[in-house]
Amino acid sequence: MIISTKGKNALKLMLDLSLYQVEEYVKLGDIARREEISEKYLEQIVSYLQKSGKVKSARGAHGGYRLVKNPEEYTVGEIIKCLEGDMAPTDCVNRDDSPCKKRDQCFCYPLWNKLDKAMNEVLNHTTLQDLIDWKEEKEEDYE
Amino acid sequence: MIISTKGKNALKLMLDLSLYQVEEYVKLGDIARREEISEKYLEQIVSYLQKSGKVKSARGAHGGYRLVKNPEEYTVGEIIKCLEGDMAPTDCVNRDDSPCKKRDQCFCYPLWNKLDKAMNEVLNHTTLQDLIDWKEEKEEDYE
DNA sequence: CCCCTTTCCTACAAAAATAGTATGATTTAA
DNA sequence: TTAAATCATACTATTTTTGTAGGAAAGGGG
Repeated sequence: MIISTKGKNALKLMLDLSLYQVEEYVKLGDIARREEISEKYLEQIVSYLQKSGKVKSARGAHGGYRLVKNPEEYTVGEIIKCLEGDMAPTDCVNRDDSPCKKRDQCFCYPLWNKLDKAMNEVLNHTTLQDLIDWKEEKEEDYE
Repeated sequence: MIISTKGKNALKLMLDLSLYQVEEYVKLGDIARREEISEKYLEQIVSYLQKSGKVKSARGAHGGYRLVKNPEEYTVGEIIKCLEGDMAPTDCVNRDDSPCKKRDQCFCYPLWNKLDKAMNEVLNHTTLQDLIDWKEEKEEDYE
């Protein structure tokens, strides 16, 4: 399992906001109940999303969280990486600033690079809206 | 970093065998020195590879390890997964025997499935020989 | 038969990452 | 003023990772 609960819960949280925000802010307690995640744990997770500007909040009574953009404008990659770090196969990938000194002699580096690209091809080209659409398409199949 | 040192070292070990085995068995001590890995740690790693039949051993003086097949017959996926487990994005993927009960209601499952397929597309279609060939091609570029 | 080399086996342990809990301060609407 | 909510930080238990340690077993050469 390469995606931890933090990443998975962040994605669930963003999906929940996509589905349940209409006009008003959504309380964390409601998300916690619907998604069956500890509210205290969600507080920790949402703070990362907030600090990177992916959600905005309102404090006090009737407060909660909202998406800043539309669901089709968030990639699942940016959400998961916000919690998981850069998700590179190894620490020698994605280091254009300070590349590994043995990189050019390394038999494995091209592999890690390909793997990284393959993962990002999925993560950076799938949006929250895609996840919602895929589910709807599947439900149509049953009708 | 989703590939641990165990997986990386297993791959280095198999690559080292590919490059240095001619007729005789290769000692772990030599591999440890060339690849700069603790010999004791390598012992642990090679035992997994041996138990799954990827290498064969000879004990005693002049003993060591050899590949069972040719380098082009090993995928990097089977080597890494031998040490890392199945490398699925989440534990709900690759459970055809006992699938998650919420799978059909899950917004995320299709994503994890796509990610898994994308990773395996690379891991299961790259062989040890490919890694060696890629390096040689790169070296030709400098000539 | 004895010694040296090498694999084989298993237990232990330090360090880091993961998955949360706990406590309470702060802000806001009613 | 009070209740509802976010915000901040510290703590902790568990698991995973990354090895180390010690010795048993096997085989080759003298």
